[in-house]
Amino acid sequence: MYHLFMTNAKPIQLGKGPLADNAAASLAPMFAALSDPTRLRLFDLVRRAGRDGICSCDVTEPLDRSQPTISHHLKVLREAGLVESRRDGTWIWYSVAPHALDAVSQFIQR
Amino acid sequence: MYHLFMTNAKPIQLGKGPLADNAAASLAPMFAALSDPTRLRLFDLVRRAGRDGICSCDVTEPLDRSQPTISHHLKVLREAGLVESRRDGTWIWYSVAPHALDAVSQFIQR
DNA sequence: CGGATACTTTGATACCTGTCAATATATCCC
DNA sequence: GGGATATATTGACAGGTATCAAAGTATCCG
Repeated sequence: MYHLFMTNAKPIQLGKGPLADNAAASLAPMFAALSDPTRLRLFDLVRRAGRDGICSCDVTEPLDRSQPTISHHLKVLREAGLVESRRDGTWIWYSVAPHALDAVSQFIQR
Repeated sequence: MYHLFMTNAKPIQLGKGPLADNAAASLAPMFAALSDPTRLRLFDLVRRAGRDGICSCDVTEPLDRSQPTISHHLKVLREAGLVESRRDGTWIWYSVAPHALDAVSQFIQR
């Protein structure tokens, strides 16, 4: 029995039967968060940054997107539960949320 | 070194460095194909059907969607390289494409 | 041929999304 | 307080999408 952690939501259980409606509704936003090329690369950069994380200003240049666009994508990743943020003065450090991809991984390898 | 197979495209190689632009562009449509709840459940049903596959008419009822909508979703899954189809008279059988999720899986577990 | 069945395509509608410029907010430091 | 820096939000725009009904295509069978 697996658990699916969503932001501000109870864990959804993935049983053995066909994928339930609510499980699909919880999983889909995670896939959606990774369904944009820019956001995929952004997530990859965050993941590479490890525990410390990375700050928004470090990625606008390599991803060739405006600051508001990066901010938007980080928000999508955060609301999907894939990354988390920590303020440090004027900077905000983003890092991969613990067990972020567990649910996705478990669905993939059913 | 991993390979990413796209429909009608050369395999893209996922190296060790930051996710390249073309790799992201190849991966994103796979995530996009799984980013809709109905399509996630549809893919799950196809996967459960195993080698023989499943026919479109078998899923309209459990997914509670019209037949054209199911047809549309199957097309999206097929064009993402996740499922393949085989005609048998008036029926068309859908099954999971071999190594369909390999690229996604490898990205997830980098 | 012609009816029946399975599926696809088209057209319409309502909604969502990636992007940027402009503006707003938050924090630090002097 | 006020300037500087980092990030977020707003507004606008072009394009994409999930859905259905209606119409079109393909295949079988008599």
